[in-house]
Amino acid sequence: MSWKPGVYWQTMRWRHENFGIRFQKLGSNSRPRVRATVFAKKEPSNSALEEIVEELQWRFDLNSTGIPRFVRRFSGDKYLGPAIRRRFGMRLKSGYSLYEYLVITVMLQNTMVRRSVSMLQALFERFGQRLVFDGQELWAFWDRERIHQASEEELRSLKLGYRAKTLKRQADQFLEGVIDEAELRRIRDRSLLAESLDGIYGAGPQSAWYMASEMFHFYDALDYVSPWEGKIVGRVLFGRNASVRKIQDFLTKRYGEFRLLAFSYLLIDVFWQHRETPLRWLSQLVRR
DNA sequence: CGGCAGGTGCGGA
DNA sequence: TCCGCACCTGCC
Repeated sequence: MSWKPGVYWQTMRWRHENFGIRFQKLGSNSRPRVRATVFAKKEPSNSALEEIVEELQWRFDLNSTGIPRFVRRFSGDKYLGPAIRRRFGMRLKSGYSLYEYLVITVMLQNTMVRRSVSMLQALFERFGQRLVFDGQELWAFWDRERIHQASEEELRSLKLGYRAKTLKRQADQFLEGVIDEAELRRIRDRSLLAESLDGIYGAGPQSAWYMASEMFHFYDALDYVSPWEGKIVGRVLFGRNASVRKIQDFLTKRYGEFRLLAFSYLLIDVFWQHRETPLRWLSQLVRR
């Protein structure tokens, strides 16, 4: 994906075909609108187009009332107000499918950003496709079948290490129907969902809870907080280190059904502030 | 060099 | 249920 203020691009692999997607910000904060443009090699049918739009609406959570209610209720809040104003309309999302999200997740595990990037790059060069559209050049994902057919040895030659096995097992689980994204979307109980996601080979508690919020839009999925995130949010809320438990209790009491969203807004907002003007305390907590 | 990395699976207590 | 350990690879 790529991005500049007011515009966002990404690729989309949908039913074995590649598409380019552009989102543009329209309207105002009181009447926000997004325009989506779909780029394709040959003109898609109306029904295909409808499917793609519907899928994007789900992925970016554009139809639910969750974010608007959150924004309305807490824009005057002492802790969240500034974050909500600075990141107006921001949502937790994954522009990619569950399968694609898992690929990224596995490449991020137990290593540093630099290596994750090089592993993903190698995978895209071997299995993906470079799409040129709207002045952008972006990689599109591959179909799970490609990984199923590849040998573990071939994947290891891309320097994935033990992740090669995970990648293959996940592709197989999708093909066997053990992992079914549509079915998972129908689960309305967040603990049940997290349990199912945790059952995916290569996904543990950390990934499961990330997915519950980013992919499935559970804005109360604050059951698991990693230590490094806890340190940062503790600092933002209380000006000092606080236990994960204390942070969870505080956010639950204050923000209820939106506790995870509150947590994420605070965390993401501080990272963007840091990007604009580096914060020394955050640099000390963050690795590269 | 050896330890370690925004994690997870596995085996054993 | 809760620990401790191994895991590919490349960086520090």
